[in-house]
Amino acid sequence: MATGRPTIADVAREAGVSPSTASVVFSGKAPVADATRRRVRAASDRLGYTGPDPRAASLRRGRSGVVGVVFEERLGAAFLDPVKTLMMDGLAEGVAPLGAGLLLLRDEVPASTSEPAPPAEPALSLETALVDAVVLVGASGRLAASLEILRARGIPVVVIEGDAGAGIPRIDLDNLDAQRQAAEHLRRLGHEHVAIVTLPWSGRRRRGLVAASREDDPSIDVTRERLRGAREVYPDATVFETAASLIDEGWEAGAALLRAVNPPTAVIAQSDLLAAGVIRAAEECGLRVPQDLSVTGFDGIALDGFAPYELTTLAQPAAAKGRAAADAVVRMLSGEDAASVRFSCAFRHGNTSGLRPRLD
Amino acid sequence: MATGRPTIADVAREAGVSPSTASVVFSGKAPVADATRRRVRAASDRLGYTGPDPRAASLRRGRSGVVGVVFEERLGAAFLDPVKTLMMDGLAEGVAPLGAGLLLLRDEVPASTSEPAPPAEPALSLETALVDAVVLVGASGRLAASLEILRARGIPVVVIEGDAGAGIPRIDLDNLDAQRQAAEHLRRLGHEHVAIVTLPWSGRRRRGLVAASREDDPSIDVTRERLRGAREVYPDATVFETAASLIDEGWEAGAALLRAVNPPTAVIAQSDLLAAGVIRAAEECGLRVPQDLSVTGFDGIALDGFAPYELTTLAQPAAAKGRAAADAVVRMLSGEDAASVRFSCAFRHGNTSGLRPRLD
DNA sequence: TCAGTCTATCGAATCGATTCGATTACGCGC
DNA sequence: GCGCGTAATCGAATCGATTCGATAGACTGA
Repeated sequence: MATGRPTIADVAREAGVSPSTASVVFSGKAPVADATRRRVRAASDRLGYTGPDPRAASLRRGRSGVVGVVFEERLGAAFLDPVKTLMMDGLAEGVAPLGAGLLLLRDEVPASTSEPAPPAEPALSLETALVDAVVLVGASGRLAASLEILRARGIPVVVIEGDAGAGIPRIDLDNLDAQRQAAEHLRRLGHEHVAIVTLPWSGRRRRGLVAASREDDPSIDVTRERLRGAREVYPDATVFETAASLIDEGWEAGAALLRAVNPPTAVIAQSDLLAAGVIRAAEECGLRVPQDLSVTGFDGIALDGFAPYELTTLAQPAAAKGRAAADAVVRMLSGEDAASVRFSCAFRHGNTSGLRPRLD
Repeated sequence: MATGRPTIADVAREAGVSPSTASVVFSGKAPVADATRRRVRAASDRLGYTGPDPRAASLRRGRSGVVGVVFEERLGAAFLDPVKTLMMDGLAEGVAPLGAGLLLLRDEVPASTSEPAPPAEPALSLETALVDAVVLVGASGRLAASLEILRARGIPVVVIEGDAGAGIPRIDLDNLDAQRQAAEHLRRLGHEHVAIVTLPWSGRRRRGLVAASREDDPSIDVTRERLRGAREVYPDATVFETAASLIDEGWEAGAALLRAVNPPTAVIAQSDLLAAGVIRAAEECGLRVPQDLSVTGFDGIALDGFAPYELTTLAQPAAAKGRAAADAVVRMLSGEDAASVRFSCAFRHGNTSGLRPRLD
């Protein structure tokens, strides 16, 4: 063939063997005589053959060695979250034995009617992506639609932090119990007036106090469960919703809560980043932590640049979650069915929570 | 066919058209009569056909719609770096018009001889990954080897922050000039005794003062260029090497430098995170920034939780770098050749640098 | 009305490797 | 010397879609 790269057939011809034998030399799926192996190797060197074309191989094999990871946010936003980052790490490690790579996908909202024809190229999405399995992360709004697409395509799915319905393995945390533990910890320390700083309630992110009259629950699972856990101990706590898990958001929340007429003596933050922000805000108000204000976080991440504080928090096994998801994927791909896994958070008593300050 | 999912041939038969016509209905590459389109659509609905199998399509097309992104570190470590995160964002956006996804790859060190046979499955690596193009990020040690593999496979490559040799588009910054600007800024403010806190010098990360006698240059490009830029103004500055771009690392460096017998009046940090750490260390030593100590950073990222400081820094267009890499990929895939791009950093005067304190 | 466009559709070749059942060759025991 | 088991190799079918040149109608204008 005049054009293009050599194919395995070229190599086979050059080596004087059949294509099947040449193929076997590369895949190692059957015994090959040493001499033959060497002949094929030599031929492929001579021709500059760099191994089987993954496209063709994956067509024939029916496997591509790629696991899709779907985020509901912009990729950049997803990686701002240390928990997700750790989880990705676990995921990457977990799929390694499978020889798979991770394909980052964003859960696009389908093109609106205003734009009829997408670009020239068909967009790579859940519908078309070349993946053996998919992990949905922090799924919420579009979850159902995504699942439907994947179910139709017959692609195995694992969901992290979200309810996917029966038959789909999910990996999550004992969010409610864990958060209740933190609240009970504060109650034991004597705190009565406690505020809760929550993660976003829904995709439509906003910031501010949640009116006591508001009866609806957060539509994001994590937020809802942690809120419930805290409310089991402090049903009447003031609740402040943030727009993202960021130190700055925690700062805003802290500033608002601590400047109120009757500031809380303790704050339950739904993430470590939020807690860090609350603590910074407290410092700026002249409050000492934990003497004047107790703060609990959630996640147990390594907070860069936060010494000497060590958050009282709930350490979640973020990397293990990723690993578990990967394991589930591996199992599903080998035909077994995978069970859901619920991880527990470990309560960690740091130096940001203490006895309720004496009332003056 | 008794088994498996329906193919486009099944759909065509069901609709009473030829496979080619059915294919065209899905790809839209040729005009199709409305009635025919509807017939095919109906047939595929009836059969539960979910669109062309990406494996087969990519074999025939010779394109997979996947762009590989190679990091030299663990994935988790890579995403700890806000600059890389932003860059990924730009990259993701930039390849979108191409309809491509990003496949995360780690630049593995080849298996040592100790472990002869990898797992049953062949590992997905640069050698075998199904990608149309690859972006190498922050490449260093294994760069040459990776390039060789990709060159042999005939896969287009773009390198971000690293020298790939002739013919390979690279995306980088005017690191040297930019860092010199910061140094000149400090010189104008009257600073004479300045310390430099650098990023890691090589893959083998260590932390500590760099002996004045040490003559070798950092092997990591970014570190080397920024160091040179600073030294053009302050050839004799004390140099402290860190093990990673982290606030805590900056803190270590700051603590060491500021407790020395003759502490500097200004610190040039090679990243914003390092600068933030230095500032925290200064605070703990009872120094005010910028009255007692000036600190400059590099990157211009939004430092979460760092108010009220605004770093004096060099803002680099991180997302634009990613976009540029993506554009280069797009161009190369359409046969044109892509030029290298060098971005400029914008000097930003924040509130962390000021006049040299009066000597007492 | 007929040559001369367009359009929509069809057939058949092709992308490159894998796989499995069949075949050859060889060594060995009886 | 014959049959048989084993190991290595071969052939041919297959994976599922895409593409390009050919063709059959339908339509236009002279």
